[in-house]
Amino acid sequence: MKLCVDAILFGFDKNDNDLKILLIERKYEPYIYCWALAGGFVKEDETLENSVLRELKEETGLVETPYLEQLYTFGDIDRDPRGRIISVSYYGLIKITDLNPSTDALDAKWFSVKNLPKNLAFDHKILIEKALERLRSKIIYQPIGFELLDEYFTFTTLHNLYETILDKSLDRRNFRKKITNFNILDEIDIITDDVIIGRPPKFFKFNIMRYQEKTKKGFYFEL
Amino acid sequence: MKLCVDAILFGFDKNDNDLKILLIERKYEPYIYCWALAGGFVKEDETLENSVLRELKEETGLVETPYLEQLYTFGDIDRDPRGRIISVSYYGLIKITDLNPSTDALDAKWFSVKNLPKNLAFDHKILIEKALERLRSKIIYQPIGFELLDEYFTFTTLHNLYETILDKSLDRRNFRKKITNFNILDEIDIITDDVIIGRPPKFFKFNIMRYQEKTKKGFYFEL
DNA sequence: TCAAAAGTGTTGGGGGTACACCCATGT
DNA sequence: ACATGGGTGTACCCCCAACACTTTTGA
Repeated sequence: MKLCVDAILFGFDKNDNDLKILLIERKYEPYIYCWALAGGFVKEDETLENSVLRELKEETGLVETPYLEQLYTFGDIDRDPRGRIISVSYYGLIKITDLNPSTDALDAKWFSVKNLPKNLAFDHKILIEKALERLRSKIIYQPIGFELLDEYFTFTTLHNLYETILDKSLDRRNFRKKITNFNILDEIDIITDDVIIGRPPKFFKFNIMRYQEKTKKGFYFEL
Repeated sequence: MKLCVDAILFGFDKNDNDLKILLIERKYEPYIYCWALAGGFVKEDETLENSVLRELKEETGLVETPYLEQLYTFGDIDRDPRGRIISVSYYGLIKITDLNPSTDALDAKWFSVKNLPKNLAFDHKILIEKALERLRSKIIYQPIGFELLDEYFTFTTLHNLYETILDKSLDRRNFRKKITNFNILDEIDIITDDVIIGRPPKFFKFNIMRYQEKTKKGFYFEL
C-alpha cells in the first residue's frame, strides 16, 4: 500500500474569463501520454502538505506557495493499475501569471475546466470534479477568490471571476454593493499596462488584515 | 508508512439533550488505558469506507450501518509514536439506542462532547474537534440531524438536537415554522413508551424520498 | 385546578433582488 | 460625437426575527 498526494491547481485567466487547471503530460506507464494532476508519493519525513508543495514545485516549476487546502482522500482499490495507491488530494489557487509552463518548457499545461482533455490519467477526472464542486461552494462563504487574482484588480474582473466559477450571472450592481459593504477592499491608485477601452476602472486590493479583524468580531463573508 | 482509519461516531441522547461520541479504552501500548476513537489499519483489499465500517463493527459491536462521511486525513509526522501512520478520519451518525456498549460488555463508552476524558490517545482530540466543527456546519444545510434520532420523533426533540449541536438557542416557533415549510416531515400517529408530562406531542418522520425529490427540483434545506 | 409541555400568528424591519441611466475616456 | 466599458440609486418584496398566549393532558 502506498500513499501519494495529488494537486488540483486552479488559475483564472482574466482576459478570456476562463477558469483553468494545470495538468501534466505523463512520460511513463501507466497512462503514458495521458494528462495527469501534479502529484507523487509521500516521503517518510514530510507532512502531506509539504509533499504537495514539493511535487508542485518539482513538476510545474512553481516558485510561489499557493493557497492550498486538503480536498479528499481517494482510496478505491483499483484506482491505480500499479497496485493499491491511496491519494490525498489538495486543491490550490494561484495567480495564473505566477506560472507559465510554456516558458518553463515543462510538460505542464493550463486547461480550461470547460475543455479538459479526454485522456485523463487514473481517476483524476473525479478529483477535478470534486475540486470544482468544493471551489464553487467555498467561494460563496470565504473570500478565497482573491487568491486567483492579481494583487490589484477591478470590480469587473472580480465579478467575472465569480460568474465564471459559479457558472451563472450575478447582477453587477448588487454584486458590487454587497462586496463594497463588506468593507474588505481598499481602493488603490495605480497605473496599469492593460489596454483600457472606455472609462478607466478603479483598482482594488483585498485587505486581508481587515477581513481577519472583522471575522474575529463575528463578521461572515457570504455572497 | 502505514494507513489507518478512525471514526468519530456521534449519538444524541434525547433524554438529557446530550451529544455524545463513542470512545474505546485502549488495552495495549501506546496510550494504554487511554481513550481512543474506533479505528485501525486499512487492509490491502478493502476500501477506506469498508475499513471504517469493519473496525466499527469489530470494536463497538455495532450492527447497523451508520451514516458515514469522510472528514479529513491527518498526516503529521509524529502523530503516532509507533512511526509514520496516516489516518483517514470519518465521522458517523447513529441512533444512540442502536449501540449500548455497557450491555455488549465492550470497552467502549459514550462520552458527552462537553465532558470528554482528559486522557485521549494520539491526536484524537483534534479529530474530535474537527468532526464537531463539520457536524455543526453541515446540519445547517443538510438534513443529517435525523440520522441521530429515532425514526419517529417530536418537534421538541428535533429542536433540542439543533440547539445542542449548535450550542445556541433557536426560537421554538420560528424553528418549527421553517422546518414545517420545508415539507419534508410526515406527521405519524403512534403510541410511545416515553413518559409524557403535559400535553402529548405529535410525532413526525423524515420523508427522505420527498426530500430527494425536492432537492432534484432545486430545493435547498437551510436552517 | 394546577402543573407541565405542546402548539400556534402577527408584526416590523432589513436585506436581497430587480431594474436603467449617466460617466469617463480614447478614437 | 460616438463607442466602449465603468459607475451608481431606488423601490419593492420577501423572509427572518421577535414576541406571548392558548391548548391538551395527567395528577
